[in-house]
Amino acid sequence: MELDNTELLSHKKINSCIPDSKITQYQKGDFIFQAGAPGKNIYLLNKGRIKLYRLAPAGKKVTQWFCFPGEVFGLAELPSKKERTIYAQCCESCEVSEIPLNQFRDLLSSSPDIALQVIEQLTMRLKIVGDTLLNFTADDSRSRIIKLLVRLNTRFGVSHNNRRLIDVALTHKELADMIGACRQTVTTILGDLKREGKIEFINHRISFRSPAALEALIDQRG
Amino acid sequence: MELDNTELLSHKKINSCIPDSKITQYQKGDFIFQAGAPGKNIYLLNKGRIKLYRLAPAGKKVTQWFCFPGEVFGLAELPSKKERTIYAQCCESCEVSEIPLNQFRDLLSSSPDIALQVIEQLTMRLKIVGDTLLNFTADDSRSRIIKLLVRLNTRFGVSHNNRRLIDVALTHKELADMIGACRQTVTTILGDLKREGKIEFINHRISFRSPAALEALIDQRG
DNA sequence: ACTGTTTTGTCGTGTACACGACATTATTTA
DNA sequence: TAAATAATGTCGTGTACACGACAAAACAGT
Repeated sequence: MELDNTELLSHKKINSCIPDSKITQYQKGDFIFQAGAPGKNIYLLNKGRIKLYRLAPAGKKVTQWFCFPGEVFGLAELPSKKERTIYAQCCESCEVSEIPLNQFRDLLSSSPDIALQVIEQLTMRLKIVGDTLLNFTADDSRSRIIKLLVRLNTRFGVSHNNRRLIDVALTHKELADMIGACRQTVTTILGDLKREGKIEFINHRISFRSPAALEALIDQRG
Repeated sequence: MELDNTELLSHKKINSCIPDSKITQYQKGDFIFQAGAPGKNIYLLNKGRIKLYRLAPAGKKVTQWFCFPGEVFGLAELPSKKERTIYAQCCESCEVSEIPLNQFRDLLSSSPDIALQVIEQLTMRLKIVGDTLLNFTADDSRSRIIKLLVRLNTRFGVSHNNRRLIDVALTHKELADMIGACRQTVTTILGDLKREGKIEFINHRISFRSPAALEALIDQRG
Protein backbone atom coordinates (compact mmCIF):
# COMPACT_ATOMS: atom_id res chain seq x y z
CA MET A 1 0.00 0.00 0.00
CA GLU A 2 1.20 3.42 -0.79
CA LEU A 3 -0.11 6.86 -0.20
CA ASP A 4 0.38 9.93 -2.16
CA ASN A 5 -0.15 13.43 -0.99
CA THR A 6 1.78 14.67 -3.69
CA GLU A 7 -0.48 15.52 -6.44
CA LEU A 8 -0.88 19.15 -5.70
CA LEU A 9 2.50 20.34 -4.89
CA SER A 10 3.91 23.60 -3.95
CA HIS A 11 3.98 26.05 -6.76
CA LYS A 12 6.95 27.68 -5.20
CA LYS A 13 10.01 26.38 -6.95
CA ILE A 14 13.50 27.14 -5.94
CA ASN A 15 15.74 27.86 -8.87
CA SER A 16 18.49 25.36 -9.07
CA CYS A 17 21.07 27.78 -7.86
CA ILE A 18 22.31 26.43 -4.60
CA PRO A 19 25.89 27.61 -4.38
CA ASP A 20 28.62 25.03 -3.97
CA SER A 21 26.23 22.17 -4.25
CA LYS A 22 27.24 18.77 -5.48
CA ILE A 23 25.18 17.82 -8.49
CA THR A 24 24.46 14.18 -9.21
CA GLN A 25 22.65 12.36 -11.99
CA TYR A 26 20.44 9.41 -11.15
CA GLN A 27 18.70 6.74 -13.18
CA LYS A 28 15.15 5.59 -12.92
CA GLY A 29 14.78 3.35 -9.90
CA ASP A 30 17.87 4.69 -8.12
CA PHE A 31 17.56 5.68 -4.51
CA ILE A 32 18.78 9.09 -3.40
CA PHE A 33 18.53 7.77 0.11
CA GLN A 34 16.76 5.04 2.01
CA ALA A 35 15.25 4.65 5.43
CA GLY A 36 17.91 3.93 7.99
CA ALA A 37 20.52 6.10 6.30
CA PRO A 38 22.15 8.78 8.43
CA GLY A 39 20.62 11.73 6.63
CA LYS A 40 23.11 14.55 6.81
CA ASN A 41 22.19 16.20 3.55
CA ILE A 42 19.47 18.29 2.04
CA TYR A 43 18.49 17.87 -1.58
CA LEU A 44 17.08 20.01 -4.30
CA LEU A 45 15.59 18.37 -7.34
CA ASN A 46 16.71 20.01 -10.56
CA LYS A 47 15.30 17.62 -13.12
CA GLY A 48 13.09 14.57 -13.02
CA ARG A 49 10.63 13.20 -10.54
CA ILE A 50 11.23 11.59 -7.20
CA LYS A 51 8.93 9.52 -5.08
CA LEU A 52 9.22 9.92 -1.34
CA TYR A 53 7.68 7.06 0.56
CA ARG A 54 7.63 5.20 3.81
CA LEU A 55 7.50 1.49 4.32
CA ALA A 56 5.44 -0.23 6.97
CA PRO A 57 6.80 -3.44 8.48
CA ALA A 58 4.36 -5.56 6.49
CA GLY A 59 5.79 -4.06 3.33
CA LYS A 60 3.07 -1.53 2.69
CA LYS A 61 4.13 1.66 1.10
CA VAL A 62 3.03 5.16 1.85
CA THR A 63 4.06 7.62 -0.79
CA GLN A 64 4.56 10.79 1.09
CA TRP A 65 5.32 13.05 -1.77
CA PHE A 66 6.22 13.21 -5.41
CA CYS A 67 9.03 15.69 -5.75
CA PHE A 68 9.19 17.88 -8.81
CA PRO A 69 11.95 20.16 -10.03
CA GLY A 70 12.54 23.12 -7.77
CA GLU A 71 11.54 21.28 -4.67
CA VAL A 72 13.63 20.64 -1.64
CA PHE A 73 13.56 17.25 0.02
CA GLY A 74 15.26 15.33 2.75
CA LEU A 75 14.42 18.01 5.27
CA ALA A 76 12.67 15.80 7.75
CA GLU A 77 15.88 15.07 9.57
CA LEU A 78 16.78 18.70 9.94
CA PRO A 79 15.57 19.01 13.52
CA SER A 80 15.96 15.49 14.79
CA LYS A 81 19.32 14.64 13.28
CA LYS A 82 18.21 11.06 13.42
CA GLU A 83 18.33 8.57 10.64
CA ARG A 84 15.94 8.81 7.75
CA THR A 85 12.56 7.17 7.84
CA ILE A 86 11.79 7.80 4.23
CA TYR A 87 12.83 6.33 0.90
CA ALA A 88 13.61 8.69 -1.96
CA GLN A 89 13.50 6.91 -5.27
CA CYS A 90 13.74 8.27 -8.80
CA CYS A 91 10.71 7.76 -11.03
CA GLU A 92 12.81 8.69 -14.03
CA SER A 93 16.30 10.00 -14.61
CA CYS A 94 16.96 12.88 -12.28
CA GLU A 95 19.44 15.59 -11.50
CA VAL A 96 19.80 16.44 -7.87
CA SER A 97 21.72 19.11 -5.98
CA GLU A 98 22.97 18.06 -2.61
CA ILE A 99 24.33 20.06 0.29
CA PRO A 100 25.19 19.17 3.86
CA LEU A 101 22.72 20.06 6.52
CA ASN A 102 24.70 22.76 8.24
CA GLN A 103 25.59 24.37 4.97
CA PHE A 104 21.89 24.43 4.23
CA ARG A 105 21.31 26.13 7.54
CA ASP A 106 23.85 28.78 6.64
CA LEU A 107 22.22 29.20 3.29
CA LEU A 108 18.87 29.83 4.91
CA SER A 109 20.36 32.33 7.30
CA SER A 110 21.98 34.28 4.54
CA SER A 111 19.13 34.02 2.05
CA PRO A 112 15.85 34.90 3.69
CA ASP A 113 14.25 34.59 0.31
CA ILE A 114 15.08 30.91 0.04
CA ALA A 115 14.00 30.38 3.62
CA LEU A 116 10.63 31.84 2.78
CA GLN A 117 10.27 29.60 -0.21
CA VAL A 118 11.14 26.58 1.84
CA ILE A 119 8.54 27.61 4.38
CA GLU A 120 5.96 27.95 1.66
CA GLN A 121 6.82 24.55 0.23
CA LEU A 122 6.54 22.91 3.61
CA THR A 123 3.34 24.69 4.42
CA MET A 124 1.81 23.58 1.17
CA ARG A 125 2.78 20.00 1.75
CA LEU A 126 1.47 20.07 5.27
CA LYS A 127 -1.85 21.27 3.99
CA ILE A 128 -2.03 18.54 1.41
CA VAL A 129 -1.02 15.81 3.79
CA GLY A 130 -3.71 17.13 6.08
CA ASP A 131 -6.24 16.94 3.29
CA THR A 132 -5.21 13.38 2.64
CA LEU A 133 -5.63 12.50 6.25
CA LEU A 134 -9.14 13.91 6.24
CA ASN A 135 -9.82 12.12 3.01
CA PHE A 136 -8.80 8.90 4.67
CA THR A 137 -11.15 8.93 7.56
CA ALA A 138 -14.05 10.62 5.89
CA ASP A 139 -14.30 9.01 2.47
CA ASP A 140 -14.84 5.55 1.10
CA SER A 141 -12.70 4.08 -1.67
CA ARG A 142 -14.81 5.39 -4.50
CA SER A 143 -14.71 8.96 -3.25
CA ARG A 144 -11.03 8.65 -2.56
CA ILE A 145 -10.37 7.60 -6.12
CA ILE A 146 -12.48 10.38 -7.52
CA LYS A 147 -10.79 12.96 -5.38
CA LEU A 148 -7.43 11.55 -6.32
CA LEU A 149 -8.27 11.96 -10.00
CA VAL A 150 -9.32 15.53 -9.38
CA ARG A 151 -6.07 16.24 -7.60
CA LEU A 152 -4.01 14.48 -10.23
CA ASN A 153 -5.74 16.62 -12.80
CA THR A 154 -4.48 19.81 -11.21
CA ARG A 155 -0.94 18.58 -11.54
CA PHE A 156 -0.81 16.37 -14.59
CA GLY A 157 -3.95 17.31 -16.42
CA VAL A 158 -3.75 18.44 -20.02
CA SER A 159 -6.47 19.31 -22.50
CA HIS A 160 -7.20 16.63 -25.05
CA ASN A 161 -10.16 16.47 -27.40
CA ASN A 162 -12.01 19.00 -25.36
CA ARG A 163 -11.57 16.77 -22.33
CA ARG A 164 -9.10 16.49 -19.48
CA LEU A 165 -6.36 13.91 -19.65
CA ILE A 166 -4.14 12.96 -16.75
CA ASP A 167 -0.93 12.74 -18.64
CA VAL A 168 0.93 10.25 -16.48
CA ALA A 169 0.82 6.51 -16.87
CA LEU A 170 -0.09 4.97 -13.55
CA THR A 171 -0.90 1.37 -12.79
CA HIS A 172 -3.84 0.39 -10.66
CA LYS A 173 -1.39 -0.68 -8.02
CA GLU A 174 0.13 2.76 -7.95
CA LEU A 175 -3.25 4.42 -7.77
CA ALA A 176 -4.31 2.04 -5.03
CA ASP A 177 -1.20 2.88 -3.09
CA MET A 178 -1.95 6.55 -3.40
CA ILE A 179 -5.25 6.21 -1.63
CA GLY A 180 -4.57 3.37 0.75
CA ALA A 181 -6.74 0.84 -1.01
CA CYS A 182 -5.95 -2.54 -2.47
CA ARG A 183 -5.37 -3.02 -6.15
CA GLN A 184 -8.52 -5.05 -6.80
CA THR A 185 -10.70 -2.38 -5.33
CA VAL A 186 -9.20 0.21 -7.63
CA THR A 187 -9.61 -2.04 -10.63
CA THR A 188 -13.26 -2.57 -9.81
CA ILE A 189 -14.07 1.06 -9.14
CA LEU A 190 -12.22 2.26 -12.21
CA GLY A 191 -14.13 -0.35 -14.17
CA ASP A 192 -17.38 0.95 -12.73
CA LEU A 193 -16.53 4.53 -13.62
CA LYS A 194 -15.65 3.51 -17.13
CA ARG A 195 -18.87 1.54 -17.50
CA GLU A 196 -20.75 4.57 -16.25
CA GLY A 197 -19.09 6.55 -19.00
CA LYS A 198 -17.40 8.89 -16.56
CA ILE A 199 -13.83 8.10 -17.48
CA GLU A 200 -11.90 6.65 -20.40
CA PHE A 201 -8.50 5.07 -20.71
CA ILE A 202 -5.98 6.23 -23.26
CA ASN A 203 -3.06 3.89 -22.85
CA HIS A 204 -2.86 3.86 -19.09
CA ARG A 205 -3.79 7.47 -18.88
CA ILE A 206 -7.17 8.51 -17.62
CA SER A 207 -9.39 10.97 -19.41
CA PHE A 208 -12.63 12.58 -18.27
CA ARG A 209 -14.97 15.37 -19.19
CA SER A 210 -14.15 17.82 -16.42
CA PRO A 211 -13.10 17.88 -12.79
CA ALA A 212 -16.50 19.24 -11.88
CA ALA A 213 -18.21 16.30 -13.54
CA LEU A 214 -16.06 13.98 -11.50
CA GLU A 215 -16.64 15.79 -8.27
CA ALA A 216 -20.34 15.50 -8.82
CA LEU A 217 -19.92 11.75 -8.43
CA ILE A 218 -18.74 11.97 -4.88
CA ASP A 219 -21.52 10.70 -2.76
CA GLN A 220 -23.12 12.87 -0.13
CA ARG A 221 -21.35 11.26 2.75
CA GLY A 222 -17.99 12.52 1.83
CA MET B 1 -14.04 11.52 13.75
CA GLU B 2 -10.96 13.43 14.52
CA LEU B 3 -7.32 12.86 13.91
CA ASP B 4 -4.38 13.99 15.85
CA ASN B 5 -0.87 14.17 14.67
CA THR B 6 0.03 16.29 17.36
CA GLU B 7 1.37 14.21 20.04
CA LEU B 8 5.00 14.59 19.27
CA LEU B 9 5.42 18.15 18.44
CA SER B 10 8.32 20.21 17.50
CA HIS B 11 10.70 20.83 20.28
CA LYS B 12 11.66 24.07 18.69
CA LYS B 13 9.77 26.79 20.46
CA ILE B 14 9.79 30.36 19.43
CA ASN B 15 10.05 32.70 22.35
CA SER B 16 7.07 34.91 22.56
CA CYS B 17 8.93 37.89 21.25
CA ILE B 18 7.28 38.79 18.03
CA PRO B 19 7.68 42.55 17.79
CA ASP B 20 4.59 44.70 17.40
CA SER B 21 2.29 41.77 17.73
CA LYS B 22 -1.21 42.07 19.01
CA ILE B 23 -1.70 39.87 22.03
CA THR B 24 -5.13 38.42 22.78
CA GLN B 25 -6.48 36.29 25.59
CA TYR B 26 -8.93 33.52 24.78
CA GLN B 27 -11.17 31.28 26.84
CA LYS B 28 -11.56 27.55 26.59
CA GLY B 29 -13.70 26.73 23.58
CA ASP B 30 -13.05 30.01 21.81
CA PHE B 31 -12.05 29.90 18.19
CA ILE B 32 -8.99 31.78 17.04
CA PHE B 33 -10.25 31.25 13.54
CA GLN B 34 -12.56 28.93 11.67
CA ALA B 35 -12.66 27.35 8.25
CA GLY B 36 -13.92 29.81 5.70
CA ALA B 37 -12.35 32.82 7.36
CA PRO B 38 -10.07 34.96 5.18
CA GLY B 39 -6.85 34.09 6.97
CA LYS B 40 -4.63 37.09 6.76
CA ASN B 41 -2.79 36.57 10.00
CA ILE B 42 -0.17 34.34 11.50
CA TYR B 43 -0.35 33.30 15.13
CA LEU B 44 2.07 32.38 17.84
CA LEU B 45 0.78 30.59 20.90
CA ASN B 46 2.19 32.04 24.09
CA LYS B 47 0.16 30.20 26.68
CA GLY B 48 -2.37 27.39 26.63
CA ARG B 49 -3.21 24.68 24.16
CA ILE B 50 -4.94 24.93 20.84
CA LYS B 51 -6.51 22.24 18.74
CA LEU B 52 -6.21 22.59 15.00
CA TYR B 53 -8.70 20.48 13.13
CA ARG B 54 -10.54 20.04 9.89
CA LEU B 55 -14.14 19.14 9.42
CA ALA B 56 -15.43 16.76 6.77
CA PRO B 57 -18.86 17.45 5.29
CA ALA B 58 -20.42 14.64 7.32
CA GLY B 59 -19.23 16.35 10.47
CA LYS B 60 -16.19 14.20 11.06
CA LYS B 61 -13.27 15.90 12.64
CA VAL B 62 -9.62 15.52 11.88
CA THR B 63 -7.40 17.04 14.49
CA GLN B 64 -4.42 18.17 12.57
CA TRP B 65 -2.35 19.39 15.41
CA PHE B 66 -2.34 20.35 19.06
CA CYS B 67 -0.50 23.60 19.36
CA PHE B 68 1.64 24.23 22.40
CA PRO B 69 3.32 27.41 23.59
CA GLY B 70 6.06 28.59 21.31
CA GLU B 71 4.45 27.22 18.21
CA VAL B 72 3.37 29.11 15.18
CA PHE B 73 0.06 28.33 13.56
CA GLY B 74 -2.21 29.60 10.82
CA LEU B 75 0.57 29.30 8.28
CA ALA B 76 -1.27 27.13 5.82
CA GLU B 77 -2.66 30.13 4.02
CA LEU B 78 0.73 31.73 3.59
CA PRO B 79 1.21 30.58 0.02
CA SER B 80 -2.32 30.20 -1.19
CA LYS B 81 -3.83 33.36 0.26
CA LYS B 82 -7.10 31.54 0.18
CA GLU B 83 -9.53 31.14 2.98
CA ARG B 84 -8.76 28.89 5.90
CA THR B 85 -9.66 25.23 5.83
CA ILE B 86 -8.87 24.63 9.44
CA TYR B 87 -10.46 25.37 12.78
CA ALA B 88 -8.31 26.63 15.62
CA GLN B 89 -10.00 26.16 18.94
CA CYS B 90 -8.69 26.71 22.45
CA CYS B 91 -8.55 23.65 24.69
CA GLU B 92 -8.03 25.92 27.67
CA SER B 93 -7.47 29.60 28.25
CA CYS B 94 -4.82 30.84 25.89
CA GLU B 95 -2.68 33.81 25.09
CA VAL B 96 -1.96 34.33 21.44
CA SER B 97 0.24 36.75 19.51
CA GLU B 98 -1.06 37.73 16.14
CA ILE B 99 0.58 39.47 13.22
CA PRO B 100 -0.49 40.11 9.64
CA LEU B 101 0.86 37.86 6.98
CA ASN B 102 3.09 40.33 5.21
CA GLN B 103 4.50 41.55 8.47
CA PHE B 104 5.33 37.94 9.22
CA ARG B 105 7.10 37.69 5.91
CA ASP B 106 9.16 40.75 6.78
CA LEU B 107 9.95 39.25 10.14
CA LEU B 108 11.22 36.08 8.52
CA SER B 109 13.36 38.03 6.10
CA SER B 110 14.95 40.05 8.83
CA SER B 111 15.30 37.21 11.33
CA PRO B 112 16.79 34.14 9.69
CA ASP B 113 16.86 32.57 13.09
CA ILE B 114 13.10 32.63 13.39
CA ALA B 115 12.76 31.43 9.82
CA LEU B 116 14.88 28.46 10.66
CA GLN B 117 12.81 27.66 13.69
CA VAL B 118 9.65 27.87 11.65
CA ILE B 119 11.16 25.51 9.12
CA GLU B 120 12.06 23.08 11.84
CA GLN B 121 8.57 23.24 13.29
CA LEU B 122 6.99 22.60 9.94
CA THR B 123 9.39 19.81 9.14
CA MET B 124 8.63 18.12 12.40
CA ARG B 125 4.91 18.34 11.85
CA LEU B 126 5.23 17.03 8.33
CA LYS B 127 7.10 14.04 9.62
CA ILE B 128 4.49 13.31 12.22
CA VAL B 129 1.58 13.73 9.87
CA GLY B 130 3.41 11.34 7.56
CA ASP B 131 3.76 8.84 10.38
CA THR B 132 0.08 9.13 11.06
CA LEU B 133 -0.73 8.50 7.45
CA LEU B 134 1.38 5.36 7.46
CA ASN B 135 -0.21 4.33 10.72
CA PHE B 136 -3.58 4.69 9.08
CA THR B 137 -3.12 2.37 6.18
CA ALA B 138 -0.88 -0.14 7.83
CA ASP B 139 -2.36 -0.69 11.27
CA ASP B 140 -5.62 -1.91 12.68
CA SER B 141 -7.45 -0.08 15.47
CA ARG B 142 -5.71 -1.88 18.27
CA SER B 143 -2.25 -1.10 16.96
CA ARG B 144 -3.29 2.45 16.27
CA ILE B 145 -4.38 2.92 19.85
CA ILE B 146 -1.23 1.37 21.22
CA LYS B 147 0.95 3.52 19.02
CA LEU B 148 -1.07 6.56 19.99
CA LEU B 149 -0.45 5.83 23.65
CA VAL B 150 3.25 5.48 22.99
CA ARG B 151 3.30 8.81 21.19
CA LEU B 152 1.21 10.49 23.85
CA ASN B 153 3.68 9.21 26.38
CA THR B 154 6.53 11.06 24.76
CA ARG B 155 4.65 14.31 25.10
CA PHE B 156 2.52 14.01 28.18
CA GLY B 157 4.07 11.10 29.99
CA VAL B 158 5.20 11.51 33.59
CA SER B 159 6.60 9.02 36.04
CA HIS B 160 4.15 7.80 38.64
CA ASN B 161 4.62 4.86 41.01
CA ASN B 162 7.42 3.54 38.92
CA ARG B 163 5.09 3.54 35.91
CA ARG B 164 4.31 5.90 33.09
CA LEU B 165 1.24 8.10 33.28
CA ILE B 166 -0.15 10.08 30.39
CA ASP B 167 -0.96 13.20 32.29
CA VAL B 168 -3.78 14.53 30.16
CA ALA B 169 -7.43 13.71 30.62
CA LEU B 170 -8.80 12.50 27.31
CA THR B 171 -12.19 11.00 26.60
CA HIS B 172 -12.65 7.93 24.48
CA LYS B 173 -14.20 10.13 21.86
CA GLU B 174 -11.11 12.27 21.75
CA LEU B 175 -8.84 9.27 21.53
CA ALA B 176 -11.02 7.76 18.84
CA ASP B 177 -10.81 10.97 16.89
CA MET B 178 -7.07 10.94 17.13
CA ILE B 179 -6.80 7.62 15.37
CA GLY B 180 -9.73 7.74 13.03
CA ALA B 181 -11.78 5.12 14.83
CA CYS B 182 -15.22 5.27 16.33
CA ARG B 183 -15.77 5.76 20.02
CA GLN B 184 -17.14 2.29 20.71
CA THR B 185 -14.12 0.63 19.21
CA VAL B 186 -11.83 2.62 21.47
CA THR B 187 -13.94 1.80 24.50
CA THR B 188 -13.75 -1.87 23.69
CA ILE B 189 -10.05 -1.98 22.98
CA LEU B 190 -9.17 0.08 26.01
CA GLY B 191 -11.35 -2.27 28.01
CA ASP B 192 -9.46 -5.23 26.58
CA LEU B 193 -6.10 -3.70 27.40
CA LYS B 194 -7.22 -3.02 30.92
CA ARG B 195 -8.53 -6.55 31.34
CA GLU B 196 -5.21 -7.84 30.05
CA GLY B 197 -3.54 -5.80 32.77
CA LYS B 198 -1.61 -3.71 30.28
CA ILE B 199 -3.06 -0.35 31.21
CA GLU B 200 -4.80 1.28 34.14
CA PHE B 201 -7.00 4.30 34.48
CA ILE B 202 -6.28 7.00 37.00
CA ASN B 203 -9.16 9.43 36.62
CA HIS B 204 -9.28 9.61 32.87
CA ARG B 205 -5.57 9.38 32.61
CA ILE B 206 -3.92 6.26 31.32
CA SER B 207 -1.05 4.56 33.08
CA PHE B 208 1.13 1.68 31.93
CA ARG B 209 4.34 -0.06 32.81
CA SER B 210 6.52 1.20 29.98
CA PRO B 211 6.32 2.23 26.37
CA ALA B 212 8.31 -0.84 25.44
CA ALA B 213 5.78 -3.09 27.16
CA LEU B 214 3.05 -1.42 25.13
CA GLU B 215 4.88 -1.67 21.88
CA ALA B 216 5.33 -5.37 22.44
CA LEU B 217 1.58 -5.67 22.12
CA ILE B 218 1.52 -4.49 18.57
CA ASP B 219 0.79 -7.48 16.45
CA GLN B 220 3.17 -8.67 13.83
CA ARG B 221 1.22 -7.35 10.94
CA GLY B 222 2.61 -3.99 11.56
C1' DA C 1 7.86 -14.84 -32.76
C1' DC C 2 8.33 -17.01 -28.23
C1' DT C 3 8.39 -16.77 -23.37
C1' DG C 4 8.52 -14.82 -18.97
C1' DT C 5 6.68 -11.03 -16.35
C1' DT C 6 3.73 -7.43 -15.21
C1' DT C 7 -0.88 -5.58 -15.35
C1' DT C 8 -5.77 -6.06 -15.44
C1' DG C 9 -10.32 -8.16 -14.65
C1' DT C 10 -13.52 -10.82 -11.79
C1' DC C 11 -14.78 -14.19 -8.48
C1' DG C 12 -15.62 -15.81 -3.60
C1' DT C 13 -14.83 -15.62 1.40
C1' DG C 14 -13.75 -13.60 5.76
C1' DT C 15 -13.43 -10.01 8.95
C1' DA C 16 -12.68 -5.64 11.09
C1' DC C 17 -15.15 -2.15 12.38
C1' DA C 18 -18.76 1.53 11.85
C1' DC C 19 -23.18 2.49 13.44
C1' DG C 20 -27.40 2.45 16.10
C1' DA C 21 -29.44 1.34 20.38
C1' DC C 22 -29.46 1.17 25.08
C1' DA C 23 -28.23 0.86 30.08
C1' DT C 24 -25.12 2.68 33.47
C1' DT C 25 -22.21 5.59 35.56
C1' DA C 26 -19.81 10.06 35.99
C1' DT C 27 -19.69 15.02 35.76
C1' DT C 28 -21.81 19.62 35.15
C1' DT C 29 -25.09 23.11 35.83
C1' DA C 30 -28.86 25.09 37.90
C1' DT D 1 -29.26 17.95 45.72
C1' DA D 2 -31.91 17.48 41.78
C1' DA D 3 -31.88 17.51 36.92
C1' DA D 4 -29.44 17.59 32.79
C1' DT D 5 -25.68 16.43 30.16
C1' DA D 6 -21.75 13.91 28.99
C1' DA D 7 -18.90 9.73 29.18
C1' DT D 8 -18.61 4.79 29.31
C1' DG D 9 -19.65 -0.15 28.59
C1' DT D 10 -21.72 -3.73 25.85
C1' DC D 11 -24.95 -5.63 22.53
C1' DG D 12 -26.34 -6.81 17.71
C1' DT D 13 -26.35 -6.06 12.65
C1' DG D 14 -24.62 -4.63 8.27
C1' DT D 15 -21.20 -3.67 5.01
C1' DA D 16 -17.08 -2.07 2.82
C1' DC D 17 -13.17 -3.87 1.54
C1' DA D 18 -8.87 -6.67 2.07
C1' DC D 19 -7.08 -10.85 0.51
C1' DG D 20 -6.32 -15.06 -2.09
C1' DA D 21 -6.97 -17.29 -6.32
C1' DC D 22 -6.96 -17.46 -11.08
C1' DA D 23 -7.58 -16.30 -16.00
C1' DA D 24 -6.82 -13.18 -19.57
C1' DA D 25 -4.47 -9.58 -21.59
C1' DA D 26 -0.59 -6.48 -22.29
C1' DC D 27 4.12 -5.72 -22.23
C1' DA D 28 9.16 -6.64 -22.29
C1' DG D 29 13.30 -9.15 -23.24
C1' DT D 30 15.89 -12.38 -25.92
